[in-house]
Amino acid sequence: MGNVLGQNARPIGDDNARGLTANDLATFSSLPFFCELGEPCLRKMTQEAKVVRYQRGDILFHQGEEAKWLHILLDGQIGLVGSASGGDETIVEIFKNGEVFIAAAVLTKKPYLMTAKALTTSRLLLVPGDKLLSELRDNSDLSLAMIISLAKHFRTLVREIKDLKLKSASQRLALYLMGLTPRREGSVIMHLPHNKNVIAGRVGIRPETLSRLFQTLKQYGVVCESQTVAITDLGILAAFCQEGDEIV
Amino acid sequence: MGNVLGQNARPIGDDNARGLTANDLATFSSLPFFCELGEPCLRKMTQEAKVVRYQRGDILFHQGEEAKWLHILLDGQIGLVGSASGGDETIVEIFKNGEVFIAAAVLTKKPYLMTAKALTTSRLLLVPGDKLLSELRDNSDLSLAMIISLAKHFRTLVREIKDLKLKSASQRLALYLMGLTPRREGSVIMHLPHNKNVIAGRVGIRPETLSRLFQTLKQYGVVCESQTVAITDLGILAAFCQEGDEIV
DNA sequence: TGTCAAACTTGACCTTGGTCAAGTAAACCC
DNA sequence: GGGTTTACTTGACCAAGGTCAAGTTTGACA
Repeated sequence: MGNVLGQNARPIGDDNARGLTANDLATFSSLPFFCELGEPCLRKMTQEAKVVRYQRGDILFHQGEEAKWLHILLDGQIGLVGSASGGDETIVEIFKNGEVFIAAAVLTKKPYLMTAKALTTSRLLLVPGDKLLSELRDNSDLSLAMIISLAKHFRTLVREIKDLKLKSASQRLALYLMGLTPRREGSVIMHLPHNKNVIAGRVGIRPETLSRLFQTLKQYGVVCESQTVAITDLGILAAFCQEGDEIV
Repeated sequence: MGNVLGQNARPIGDDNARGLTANDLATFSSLPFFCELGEPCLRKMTQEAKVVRYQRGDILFHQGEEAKWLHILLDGQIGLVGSASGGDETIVEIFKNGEVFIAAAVLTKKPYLMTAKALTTSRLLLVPGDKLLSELRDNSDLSLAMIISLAKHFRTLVREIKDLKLKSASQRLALYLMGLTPRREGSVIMHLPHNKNVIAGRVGIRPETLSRLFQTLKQYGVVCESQTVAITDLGILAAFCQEGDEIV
């Protein structure tokens, strides 16, 4: 019965929401998703948008609530947590700066399938869902950007499903570690961006198992000391977790 | 080391491909995805499309190949199979009549993440990927239909990930069975649409485990005799597998 | 109708990862 | 600096599901 959410859910009031500063607008319009779009489109989208802040542990929204806002993460880390009725929880995805999320819920006007939780202090831009939908109708550039973005994201979920069904917990942990660096050979020392409860949730195991798996991975050159991981040979680890099985 | 694919992969030549008959065109234009679109759009999409047939066991394409055709299943059953280097395989999705698949690979112009296999004799319509992309640029109705379709499909994958991480194998089997009927109460007798190796792959377990789980599910009123399943009380089964956990 | 192959089941055993409980280490806070 | 909380680790045990091997049943086909 892992509890990833914690208790300190503080729903924010509108006093937390503010109009966009020039700085926010600059950040926003330079994001991968939006940087290709024209000025008028950006202006319309941000017209009724708001910036909100959350503290670590805050809940942005709960599974089952109606999806009204497209979320754009300006700063921080957000985890999407799936919960079962027994109280069990798992982290389905973790987002970082510049990522757009829960588009699918907004587009289908369906309830959120997951609860969003701030893993660190975070700043988000919220764009009203109906604004997005009407803009999609008018702007084919935006539509195409949305299609490509959804399709890419879709493929990461397919990879996730394959990993869950075909790989062992230690292989998934290794994949998580490989995901922290773009490098694929030689050695590397990294700071873990999440605490170990979060990592366990992301990988789909219990924290106790995570501890033990880090012991196991020592034989593949992985050394973990508190928040720091050293990998002596990325090639060896890649071979162990069979990254790139999609090309088999 | 389950082998879901089997050996009899018979790549089809172009002799299997034919132009569309009037009948095919009618079928095609009545599909949920396309029925809202205008006549000119349909004509352009089908201009260079072709109809292909496969026998049970045939491979449509392999994981890793470049995605060139949007696949529309006119008739039959297709399974998307993910493989790992050890030879392990799992069925990520199963499609039936009228469903459109591997759009994400076509849209991103990336290699297929899965191998497609005909689970029964099947007929498909293949639309060239570049035709689809150019049509998306021109036609905002098509774009919107694609966005909604991708978003819906996206949400089924999210549910799948949640189920894999939060539910037991027997709950997933129960969910699979519940997925075979729209009914949610009373009793029902159904014909299993797939053989048990396929079901095991879909649920993410071994065939041996499937046999045993059917024994387990007897206590929830599930009786399986060869290809037929009887469920005495769908409500009980739904409670067991906690369908609708997304609303927790 | 007999034969062969494929599909499915069953049993014995093993491995992976979960559970529960206790303990240590680090962070936070007056 | 002492006390509390939170994060993490370790150990002993357990259960779910996988593996291997041996059946049985089914179905296709000669």
